[in-house]
Amino acid sequence: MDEDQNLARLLLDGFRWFDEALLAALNERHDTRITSSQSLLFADLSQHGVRQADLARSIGVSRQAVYELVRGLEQQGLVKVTPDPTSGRSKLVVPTKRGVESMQLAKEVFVGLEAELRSRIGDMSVDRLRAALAEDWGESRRSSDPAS
Amino acid sequence: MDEDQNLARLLLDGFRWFDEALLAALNERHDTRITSSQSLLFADLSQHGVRQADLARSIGVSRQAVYELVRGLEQQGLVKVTPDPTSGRSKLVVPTKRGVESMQLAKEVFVGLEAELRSRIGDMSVDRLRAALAEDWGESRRSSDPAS
DNA sequence: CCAATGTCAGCATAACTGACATCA
DNA sequence: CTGATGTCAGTTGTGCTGACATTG
Repeated sequence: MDEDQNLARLLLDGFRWFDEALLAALNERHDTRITSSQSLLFADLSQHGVRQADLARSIGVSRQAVYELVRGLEQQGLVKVTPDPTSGRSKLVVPTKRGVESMQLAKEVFVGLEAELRSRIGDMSVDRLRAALAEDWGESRRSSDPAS
Repeated sequence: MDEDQNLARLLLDGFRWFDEALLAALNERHDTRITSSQSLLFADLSQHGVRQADLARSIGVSRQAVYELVRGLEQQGLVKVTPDPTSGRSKLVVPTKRGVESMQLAKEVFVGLEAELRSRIGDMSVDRLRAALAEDWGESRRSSDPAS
């Protein structure tokens, strides 16, 4: 269709295709109020617990931003924050039973969406899409981010 | 790299790869303060002028959101808003001379980035990436409704 | 002392809904 | 009258920097 569109726009549209459906399914079928940013966090949770600072690095935002996102998930009873037994200054973000259910649902939705996409544009296109995205693109131009 | 990542996350990372470099180049080399959202708008401008409502539909946000984005671009002297001669209730968003320069720079940056990506992951991968994204994915909603 | 972590306050940005006057 | 458009007000979400106490 839009062959003259720039790649950035195409990539964003692709992301939205997944994101909108995921949030709709999650919030309708599991009666939550997860936002787009929270769902990003969600994908990196583990039943063993993850530190907020690690989550921040993993999704590429500040510790302070993660703090807010976690707070929102906690208020919905999807995660709980517990002290890290191995380090007094850290805390672990652990999904609750309800949180694990949401994570499971999210996984199912992703599988379903990818299957739907395969039926639309073909197995080969999806495989190639994933392959290209999974490669190492390197840094796009940045002068080594001064983050952290 | 992350082959077990879900497609949504991969697509988002790909978008960010382009977006961060574009904004950096634009704002450093043309001394502007364009934000990520504004740059999206930017891609759909035309020297002939475009209605705000059309821009809203084209980038997928509300008219009110576009109104704010345009306002920001106007304050930077990158666009001007003029009455639509063919319709009294509409206005046209037209890039200024300086705006056209930015648009040109943005285009060059995109070309450069895509070329850089080609040198990293190969021509074939980029072609396939673009091909898969340019296809018609259809609507993502309605993933096997659970009865309801 | 130094570095990492979580927390809080303040600020900027983005996008939404609702409402409304104007005009085709 | 109906519907599209731009505008304004209010609200929510997101993420940033700066600052700070706690802890390793």
